[in-house]
Amino acid sequence: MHTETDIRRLRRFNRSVTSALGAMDQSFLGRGRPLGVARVLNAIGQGMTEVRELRAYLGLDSGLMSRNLRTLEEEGLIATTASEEDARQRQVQLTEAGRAEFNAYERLSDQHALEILGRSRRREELLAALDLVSATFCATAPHIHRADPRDVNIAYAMAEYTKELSLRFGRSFAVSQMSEEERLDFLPPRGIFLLASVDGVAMGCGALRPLQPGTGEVKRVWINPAWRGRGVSRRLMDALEQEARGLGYGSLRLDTSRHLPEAVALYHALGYREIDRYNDNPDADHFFEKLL
Amino acid sequence: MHTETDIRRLRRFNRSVTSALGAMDQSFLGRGRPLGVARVLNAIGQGMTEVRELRAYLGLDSGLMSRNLRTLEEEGLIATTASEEDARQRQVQLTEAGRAEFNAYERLSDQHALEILGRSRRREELLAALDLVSATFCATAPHIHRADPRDVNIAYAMAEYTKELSLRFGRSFAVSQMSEEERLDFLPPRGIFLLASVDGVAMGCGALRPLQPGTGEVKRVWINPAWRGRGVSRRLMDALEQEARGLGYGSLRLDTSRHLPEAVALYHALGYREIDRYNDNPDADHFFEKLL
DNA sequence: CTTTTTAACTGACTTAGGTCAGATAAGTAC
DNA sequence: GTACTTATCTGACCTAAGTCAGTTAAAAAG
Repeated sequence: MHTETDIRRLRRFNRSVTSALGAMDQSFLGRGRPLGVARVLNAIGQGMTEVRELRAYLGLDSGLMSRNLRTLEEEGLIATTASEEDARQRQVQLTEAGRAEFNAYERLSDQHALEILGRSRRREELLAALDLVSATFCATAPHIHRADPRDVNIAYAMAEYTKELSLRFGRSFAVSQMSEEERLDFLPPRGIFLLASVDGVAMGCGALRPLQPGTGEVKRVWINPAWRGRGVSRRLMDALEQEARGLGYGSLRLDTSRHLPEAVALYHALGYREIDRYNDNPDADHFFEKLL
Repeated sequence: MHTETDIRRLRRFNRSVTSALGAMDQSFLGRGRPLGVARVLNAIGQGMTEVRELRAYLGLDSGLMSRNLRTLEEEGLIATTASEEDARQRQVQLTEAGRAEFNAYERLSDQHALEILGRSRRREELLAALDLVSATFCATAPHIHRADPRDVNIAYAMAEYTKELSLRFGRSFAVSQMSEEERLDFLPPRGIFLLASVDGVAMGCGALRPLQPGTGEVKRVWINPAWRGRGVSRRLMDALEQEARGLGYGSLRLDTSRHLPEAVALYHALGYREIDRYNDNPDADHFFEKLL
């Protein structure tokens, strides 16, 4: 092995990224507010409302937290109120001015991010690399939640999904626009579309639609390559089965392909049993069923 | 396109990496020295000797720089002397104690890096991703320099090289141990081994060895995938040709394969002309020559 | 030799960021 | 109701980091 070289590669990464992202933090200073205060404003903008939650997230001393909140309050960016259940705890909200200020910070960050992306001539590759590094460093598990089939995050996931199918099958798959009828198939009470996301970015999805009375079909299961091997697909499938029961399905079917061996292995591992072909999908050559 | 999502992917990367690498900077605090002073010590340990050079690199005010140097001097970690050419300028060196302290910091960083690497179950992929991100963020061009064929950096480059050949040819190539005679072929006055490196990590290499009287052969040209498309191979080949002239060669030959189309294109672009097979390498199917 | 420029240094000052010991007020246990 | 606990706040204090004006001594220009 070349452990010594590997260490140097990681440390070089550290150096280059620290200086590049340091510039990103500098942009926070562009609005004449100290970093600490800006970070608090940002956390509130993310949707955190309780002071204790903010303190835990930012790792701040209660005194310092208090002072930062006072600063923002004096600037008219936030408003604090006592919690209804426990009047000792305080709730924080952005005022209108605070929302505007938060949005200004968001635009600064987006602009900086866009500039970095523009610097790369190999954007797809770079993004995949960023995802893999994020996934390695990220401790929190992805959050699985329902979404409307027309959500932009689903559009993104589907684009990645078809990109991967094209790669695996060695021929081009098109991203099909979803018709209104199809969309209804993926919404309760007929079906469901689930997203797995981390920090608001979709890194996996899976859907359910009606096949026959009492039987649902699992469709569009995809996990971002960077996140594979962490049990996300298993959690996603569990969630889909849970939803299927809630929708009144007694069994689930699905088709897949020998070009997706991990999928075939996954369904076997999850207790799906191979059955005969149940549709005329020319790309499918494995068919599964599971009784719920 | 999914620019919005792409921005969120980069920003998520930023967040996860900042917290992970923040811990790395924390480890600098483990030796009870403020970050600023530790950074100065580190820069000196890297080999910087002139105060102005240090200031430019660290972006410090001259007053602050001076104070940090005084702190390190009082701790007995560095010694300053007036420059011989210009007594206003000062030169800085580590004392023995300073060297020991610097090494202690290096060990801390290495340890932290190793811990991060150990966290990943897909180390090869992770390292490739780290390289690509570094390459995107890094502004400085790689440094091309001579190296002994037995240098560990060359061993690493050769391992990556054969790994890539195996991938491209679809069969396994072995990393061959270099014999003493082979090694001499790659050292002046018979040949040369060049490394292209960034921050001390090899990201490309190329070599020259004698073929016939007056004719040298170009061998082992490899560029880390993360760095391709930035003109490194062109610079490397230029450097090799320069060296070849210095060694008295009038022409260069090389062989390559249709499995390495970028290489074939590169040699065409650099003015090499296709010739008949000049050796019995079963893996080669393209043969080139250039008169210097 | 005098004047100007330059590299590094020194002292005075500012700000960000953080710690810590109470104070205050609301909730909980008895 | 009293005693204890908890969440937040306030004031006093500290350190790291950086700015700035001016000093010192060497080098360069005249």
